[in-house]
Amino acid sequence: MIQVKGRGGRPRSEQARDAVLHAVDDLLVEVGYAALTMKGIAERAGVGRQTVYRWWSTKAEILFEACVDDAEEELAVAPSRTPLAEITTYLDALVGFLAHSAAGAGYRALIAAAQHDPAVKELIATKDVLGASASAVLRRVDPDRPADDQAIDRLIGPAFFWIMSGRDPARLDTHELARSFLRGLEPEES
Amino acid sequence: MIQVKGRGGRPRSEQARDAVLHAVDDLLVEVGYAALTMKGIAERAGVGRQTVYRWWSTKAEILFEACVDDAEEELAVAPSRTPLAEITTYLDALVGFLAHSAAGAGYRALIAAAQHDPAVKELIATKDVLGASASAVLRRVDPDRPADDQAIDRLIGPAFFWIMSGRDPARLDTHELARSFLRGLEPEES
Amino acid sequence: MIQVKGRGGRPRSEQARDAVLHAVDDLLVEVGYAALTMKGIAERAGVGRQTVYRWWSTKAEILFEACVDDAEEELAVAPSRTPLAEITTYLDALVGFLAHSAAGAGYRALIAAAQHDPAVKELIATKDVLGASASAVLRRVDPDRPADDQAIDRLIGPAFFWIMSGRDPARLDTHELARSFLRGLEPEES
Amino acid sequence: MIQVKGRGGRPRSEQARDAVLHAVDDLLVEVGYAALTMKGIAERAGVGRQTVYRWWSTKAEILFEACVDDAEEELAVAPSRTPLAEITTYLDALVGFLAHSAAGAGYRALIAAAQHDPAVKELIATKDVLGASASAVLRRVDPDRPADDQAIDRLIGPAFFWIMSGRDPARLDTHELARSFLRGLEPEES
DNA sequence: GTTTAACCGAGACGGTACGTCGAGTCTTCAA
DNA sequence: TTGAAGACTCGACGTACCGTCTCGGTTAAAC
Repeated sequence: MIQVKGRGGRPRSEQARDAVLHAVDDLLVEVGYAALTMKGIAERAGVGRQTVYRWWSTKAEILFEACVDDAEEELAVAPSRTPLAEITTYLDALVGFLAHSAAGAGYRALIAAAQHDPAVKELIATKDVLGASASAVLRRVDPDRPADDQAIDRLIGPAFFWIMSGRDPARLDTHELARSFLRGLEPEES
Repeated sequence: MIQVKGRGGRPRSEQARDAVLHAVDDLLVEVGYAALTMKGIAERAGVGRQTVYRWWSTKAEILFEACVDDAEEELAVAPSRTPLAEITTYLDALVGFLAHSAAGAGYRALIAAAQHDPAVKELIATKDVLGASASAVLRRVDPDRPADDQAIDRLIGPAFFWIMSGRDPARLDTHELARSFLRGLEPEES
Repeated sequence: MIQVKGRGGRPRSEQARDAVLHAVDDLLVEVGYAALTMKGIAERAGVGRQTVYRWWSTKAEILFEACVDDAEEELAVAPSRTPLAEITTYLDALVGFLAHSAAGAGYRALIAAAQHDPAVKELIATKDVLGASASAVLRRVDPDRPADDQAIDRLIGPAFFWIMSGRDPARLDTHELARSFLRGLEPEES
Repeated sequence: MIQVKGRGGRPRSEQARDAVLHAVDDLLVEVGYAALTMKGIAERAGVGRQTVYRWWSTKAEILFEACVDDAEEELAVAPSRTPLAEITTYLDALVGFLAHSAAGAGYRALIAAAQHDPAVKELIATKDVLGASASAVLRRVDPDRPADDQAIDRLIGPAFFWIMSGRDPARLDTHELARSFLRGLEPEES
């Protein structure tokens, strides 16, 4: 039992919650993050404005809740036979997520908002969306290597920068990226 | 002479232009990008609101004009003796720019805005701020290698992702990053 | 017995009823009619919101029930020896009621609400609070004269207008008002 | 010249001012004072909400400005030959104003609002709408008699109370009211 | 003594007006 | 023509209260 506070009171409407989350998803692709407003979300969800504010403080919070779960799912790739295939497959999934997925658009919007909003920065720090999936892939590639933030960073960084700076995702050679990454992973020449 | 239109007329006030650009710089660090308003800029610059709109359409345009020149300057590093030192020095400059410089904050804000504003996306596409400096460094490291967008991307990407995702710049090991990058640059093993 | 519907069921709580009526009385003098809300009344009375709505539709109804009985009581003056004293005493009571009594404030608020709310207009028409007391006084002054709405009106009107238009009740000369009223009551000169 | 403040700046739009005042007039009769909202006024007037708030703080202020001038005009009656006719004519005008005129509805709404809003009380104290016209009539009836607030009160009060308490204006015998008033005006019997 | 149902409290629900603020436009004055 | 000033329409902000609803508990009358 989690819901303990108080005794009486009407319980939270799961229907309203879902309506809001879906409204955010829809509106993000339709009008973009800048034009995403609490008012608009409430109206689209067919929900009172107060109801939205009761459960979320900002549009960033709603977006976070709406797209984080989707994100992890989209980034979970099936194991491959070789490390190169493994990394390439992951990078393809990453590029697809960042460039084409609705959840990816939400993630990019959140990263963007975090640049000038400390609250969003804290929010996205609570869940390392990209890092978790990358970490899983790296563990499969080299089970002996310890968890390494910076290796994850070298894996994700180039694709992330490519997409964020607005370049065509189709022009990114993930195979070449994967090869370079794996070579960079090799131990120092003795 | 560009200003030819009409016959007479008061010429554009360079003083007002500088006041606006400096106001944007100051306000960005003081209140952040989100709280940056055209009204606020005009008032801080001691300039009429219309005067701002006459020369720039959005706050992004002003910011672009205000910080791009500074950016290139801050990222121009002196040549080093070894490739590893060259790359490490550049990465340190890059991290310093992105994480601590006013111009870097402006650049991050622009990248952020570009995620949901096609106009800003076009705007920042007109000048490859980071790419230009990185390209110069790469040319010094290996003059024979042709210009390679993706190499630039692998050089900048990890640091960019590290900073953009809000992690502590001091915890980033640029030396290790430089080594991995150079190893990734080596030709395929025969 | 009125409560017949259904078969069993818990009877209405008189305690809750009194708590609401007293809460309205208190809140009226504390925050004024405009700031009087159903929610505030319920909270002040320590009663559920639904409980209030179950028995009264509007704050006007509660106020009516809360202050009408008090009103009649406050306006019932003891008989005097002369008509002039009778009328003057009554007018003093009337001014005191309208200007200084909590019930009077409630009455004024109801009259005010009636100006733009037909429901309140009907409500206050069900009980002629001022008229009843004035009628009693007039009967004592001249038992032969038949009931006369307009005489009551001439008796109450001036004091009513004085208070309602916001003038200082202390500056109203009720003695002079009484004399004028009695002279106006005299039969036409032959 | 009144408009001196500052030097530049776009001047106030008289068109917007008139649109607001007319919108208030219209809405008052259409939806009543309670349902009169700043938002509704702005929309009806085809004017920005900010523009309304720039010039008036409350709906009461707008209403005051919108109907006071009309009020004085409607209450200015032509001189009659006898005092009785003079008073009767005035009372008829007064009843017509209070009961049937749009401006009168506005006046009643303001008086009502003043009962629970000190700001409105101060507002309506700045201009004695009814008193001014009544005073003019009384001067014509008896030029020697000095200005007498209480006489004005006895003249207006009964009609005011009759209308405010919601009784049928057609059932009010203004002729009888006028006779009683004039009798009450006579000097004390020696 | 068990139903049985209306009671009470709490609080979330969909609405809507509030007054403020920033947007971008327009219109004046003075230099 | 340029600048500064400031009013214009528009619309989102977050808050408050509206009246309704839906819960968990309680309590007194009817069987």
